[in-house]
This record gives sequence, C-alpha cells and structure tokens, in this order.
Amino acid sequence: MPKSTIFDVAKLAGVSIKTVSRVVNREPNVRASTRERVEKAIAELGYRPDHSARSLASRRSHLIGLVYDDPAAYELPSAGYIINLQQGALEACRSNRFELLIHPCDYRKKGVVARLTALLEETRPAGIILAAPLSNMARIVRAIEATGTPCVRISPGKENGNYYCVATNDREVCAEMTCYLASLGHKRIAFITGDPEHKAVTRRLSGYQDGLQQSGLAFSERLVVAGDNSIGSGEAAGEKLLGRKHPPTAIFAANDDMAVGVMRAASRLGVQIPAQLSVAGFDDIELARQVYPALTTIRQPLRAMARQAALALLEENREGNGLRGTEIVEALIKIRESTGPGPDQD
Amino acid sequence: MPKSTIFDVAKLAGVSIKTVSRVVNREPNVRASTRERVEKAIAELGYRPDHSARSLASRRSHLIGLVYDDPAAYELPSAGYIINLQQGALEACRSNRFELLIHPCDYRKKGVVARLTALLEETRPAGIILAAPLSNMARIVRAIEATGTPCVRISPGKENGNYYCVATNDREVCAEMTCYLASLGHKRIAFITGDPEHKAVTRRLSGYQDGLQQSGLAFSERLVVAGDNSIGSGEAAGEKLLGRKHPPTAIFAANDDMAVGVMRAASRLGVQIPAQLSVAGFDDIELARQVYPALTTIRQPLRAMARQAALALLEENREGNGLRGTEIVEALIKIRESTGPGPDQD
DNA sequence: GTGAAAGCGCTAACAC
DNA sequence: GTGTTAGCGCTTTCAC
Repeated sequence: MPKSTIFDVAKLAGVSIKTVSRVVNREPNVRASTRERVEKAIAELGYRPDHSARSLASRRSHLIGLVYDDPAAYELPSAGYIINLQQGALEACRSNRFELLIHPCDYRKKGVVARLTALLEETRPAGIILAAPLSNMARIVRAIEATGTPCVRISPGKENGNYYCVATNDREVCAEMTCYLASLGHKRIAFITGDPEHKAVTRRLSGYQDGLQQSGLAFSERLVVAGDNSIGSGEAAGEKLLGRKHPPTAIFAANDDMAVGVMRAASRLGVQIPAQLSVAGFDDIELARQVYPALTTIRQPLRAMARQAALALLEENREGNGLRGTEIVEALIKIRESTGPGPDQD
Repeated sequence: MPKSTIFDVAKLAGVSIKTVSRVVNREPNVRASTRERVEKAIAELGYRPDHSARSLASRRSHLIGLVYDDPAAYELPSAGYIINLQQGALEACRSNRFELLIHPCDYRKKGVVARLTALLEETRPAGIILAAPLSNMARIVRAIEATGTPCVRISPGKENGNYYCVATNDREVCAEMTCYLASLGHKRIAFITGDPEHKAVTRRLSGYQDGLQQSGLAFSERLVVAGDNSIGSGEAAGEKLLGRKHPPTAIFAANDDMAVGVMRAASRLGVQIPAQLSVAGFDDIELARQVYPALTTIRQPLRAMARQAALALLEENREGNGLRGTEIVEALIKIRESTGPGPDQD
C-alpha cells in the first residue's frame, strides 16, 4: 500500500484538504457528518499525517526532549533514576501521540551547551524536560531559554519564578522522617550531607534541622557529617560517627547509597541495626530493598514528576498560555526494617 | 537573533541555496574556496538546517528509533539493560548529529504493532534498533519491514538471513564457561534454563551442552532444571538440585537473577560457596557484584552492540546498500568469587 | 462550515 | 562546479 497523503483522503471523502486537516487536528467547525466521512476515509486508506510536514508547516514538532545528566560519567548507578524519568515522560507522550527524544549530557564537558542548542534549533521539540542536577545550572537553563523552547525543570534547587518547575516536598518530608526517628525515642540523630552540587540534597539538610526543631531536639554541628553521595563516603561517615564515645542512635543519610555505606560500617563495627542503630536514607533505590535489613527511606515520585512535566509541556503546546509556578508532587516515606526504637539512652 | 534560513546564508555567501545545501551535506562538487565562504556565512549567522524541512524534502529524518520491551511490565529490574542499549546507540548518534527516539513497547498488549507502525509512518526515522526479546517476534519484525524502515535486530534468536543483526557469541561463551567449570574439577555441572520466550536464553543451554561435550562430560537431563528468569525460580531450582543425594557441585544459571536465587538457596541450606558449590550466571547485572560472594558471570557487550547497530543504520542511511548478515560482538567471562575448585568427588 | 492559495525550509533532478 | 525549478505534505490565512 503506497503511503497515502492528505490529498488522497480529501478526494475519497469528497472534501478539501483543509477539512481533512481540521479533522485530524480536532479543530472545531466541522459538521459531524463531514467528520465521520473523513474519518472513514482515513481509516480506509490507513492515512497517517506526516510528522515532518506537520512540523515544517506549523513550526512545532510532536517531539518532547528529555535532558538529563549523562550517566556515562557516573558508571550507571543512576539507571533507575533515568528510567523512571523516561517512563513518566513516556506515559504522558503516549496518550498524546508525542514521541520522546532523549538527550543525556555531561555538564562537566565543554560543548554541552552548543550541542543542546543544536538539538533545540534543529529538531525544534515542542518542549524540554530538564532533570536535576542540570535544572539548577544557570548556563543550561539560559541556553534553552535563548532558543525559546518551552522548558519544565524537575527538582531545581531554588524555585526561580520564571520557569515552570516540578518539585517534591523534599524539605518537609525530611523533617517528617526526622520527627519519625525522634518519635521512636532517638535523641542523638545524625545527618550525612551529600554533594553540594545537587541542590536538592542540600535542602534535605534543612528538612532535618526543621524536624529536630519540631521534635524539640537541639541541633548540633557535631552530628552533621559531610559525604559525597557515594557508598564509600557513607561508610566513612558512619565509621566516624559510630567511633565516638557517645555515638548517635540514628543516622539519616541524604541518599540511599550513603545510608548503605553506614550499614556497612555498622556491620563491620558489630553495631546491630536496628537494635543499636537506626538508619534511614533517601531515594528508594533498588538496593534499598535488597540490603539486609531493608532500608527505611523516602521515595521521590520521579515518574509522576516527569509525567506531570510532560503533561504541562503538552498543554502549553496546545494552549500556549505560559509556563509558570511550581507543581509539588509529594514524596513518600517507606518505613522498612532499618529503623526502630533505639537503645535506652541517658 | 531571528532564526536564519538557507537563503540568508546563500545571500551572505553570494552563492545559490543549492551550494549551501551541498556544503551542509558534505556533498562533493564544491570548490574549496566556495565551501569556505559558505562555512563562514553559516558561522556568522548561526545557521542551523531545519530538521523537519530536511526530512520532508529528503524523505528521511535524522532520527533513530530504539525499540525495546517496556520495563513497566517488569518492575524495572531491566534498567541497566536499557540504559546500556541507550548509551551505545547515543554514542553513535552523537558523532553523527542524529538524535535518539525511545520507544519501549509492551508486546503482551494489544495494539503494540499499531503503535509501532504509527511511529514509523509518522516520524519516519532513518532506522530502528530492535532489541531482544522483541527482535525475535515475527509480528514485530514484519510490521517494521512493512513500513520499509531499515532495521537492525539485536540478539535475535535465529539468525534469519534477511536482516542485519548484531549478536553475541552466546553459545560459544556458555560452552567456554562450562569448560571453565569442568577445568576446575567439577563433574556434576547443572544448568538452569530461562524463559523460553527469550530465544537468546535458549541458546545458552546449547552452549552448556557443547561445553560438557568439549570437556568430555556426559549430558544428563537430570542436571537441567527449568526456571523463568526470576530470582525466585532460581531459588526453587537451586533447592531442588541441592536437595538431591548426589547434588551438583557447580550450577550454571542462564541469567544472573536465577544465579542469585541459587545462592540464596545455598545459603539457606548451609552450602558454602564456592567451597562446596560453584555458581555462575549470565548478564553481569549490578547485583552480581554486590552479592556475596561476588558472582562469576558473563557480560554481554550490550553497549557495544547497540553502538554497532546504530552505526550500521547510519551507514545504510548514507550509502543505502542494504543491511544483511550478522555482526558478532564478543561476550566476556567475568570470573569472580562464586566459582572455584569443587569438593573432592567420587 | 468549508475551501483555495500561499508558503514552511529544505532536497532532488536536471540544466548550464 | 554551480544554479534553477519543482516539489516534499502539511498548516495558515483569508475568502466565501
């Protein structure tokens, strides 16, 4: 079957191509009976509007770009993170007949901005979803802005008012986790911070502080140790904390990898979890369930966030009334076995 | 800067648009001095050829589609698999100014074929990379063929001569692994088969048989147990095998998840690895390194395979002399701690 | 409600 | 080597 065009459909339905176009694009001003006739012709011919022709004429494509930090640089532990983003965006695309273009980029390299600009100017996607930590980087955001491509940022550090953002209640949920630990009877709750490059991770520290305050516990700098998001750094931090004369009875790490590191340190030092030490993380990576005891953590609704981001882009594409504000998608606390009532304390 | 077109460049360089087109597309028949002038004009105006216009006129886009089994159906353990495919394809795309479209599809659902056809007919990608297990499914392959889109299949079951395929030496490497186990002194080497839906997994059994033969060991049906690729099925199979009067001293599972299941069964039954039992898997998933003792396994060079697939598509796009044959990318045996000389045997 | 005509920005075929 | 002329298949504008 040689591919049919809008002309073939028009001829078969006995209307003009403009009417076919109206039907295809669900525009108003078509009589129901006409619409039916056109739809029948479309089905009969197996007509598919050509994407390139459409984009060329309308100056907007049916493509959404997903831009995220290139995992090549990371040795792939972020696979779950990326797949969740993709799945969320795809869910939204699928129901709207859009396709998803992926564009990981390594912000550490020269030329990223140029490549990104090239993508936007050549491909002209209907919009871009920019994931953290790229969503915090001014030069990336500016480059996108310069091309005029609609953009939604996921979990940006500061909620810069000029762009539409999708974020979680990171800080609040971390406060909640801290309160939960306090409610279990813990008095010395430590926190391990992450790589300051990821702004989202920084906000988690503030949440921890909020939680202490809400629970009537004093904040102490001694209970905050710096990590760099890696398992190794968590292990080092755990050793440092557990080696003290008065070790904490609970450790809340800014991400799961570091929490797992803490568990390793505890295991090596013969500290029982959760009997002697409660451990909590953030992210709910796959490893969190596989580790023993299973890690209490917080799940970022990444998939829902990406879906929301894509939906916003699609709406903007249809209505075009500007993308502003911040949409909050709530994070979820997953209580598992690594937390419990601590040992009796002085 | 209002976006400039090929006309602007032509005017500035004092040539015709066709000459600009030649320069942009690296076509021959342009004098070096002319080319330089045009390139200067392009740089000066920041000209970018419009992707849609190009695709429309040339009837081929600068997009490559990557089609794989939808992980939604799988609860995401396949994240690493997918990311590796994507990374490989992206490596090839990047150096050729192509973009990558991802299209996971759930072959269990009705309407996949229709959606895939729609993708191909509307978007007209320059080519499709079809990953296993989809690459084995006749109705999927046929649907792609019907649209005339160039397609490369990754790890298809049977090497159907009409398409270009990229595969690994699955069977050979499984024979090698079996020989390695035999060389360690194992006489009773068991094999756990996987989901027969994945043809690649079936070939692994043949490799195991080859290996036995090469090592002068007899094949016994009793030493082959069926699994379904899941950890749970590996655990069940392991229990069954280890519960025998003469249990095997080595178990080779057709994938890592099942191998991990075997390790769990061994741990529960108090069987020491590798002192009493050697365990080997296939895939080199992340868990393989995290498990204790670390799993001996086989790594499929997925990334290299996807890169090769994309490169073939790009070449076909340029030269167009037909895609045939099979490219083999060699798999790698990773010997870790779960295998060793077995116990002395009768 | 519907249609005719004029492009969108580029490549292809062929002329020179 | 280089330019001219037609489209590619659609949307847009505006007329009816």
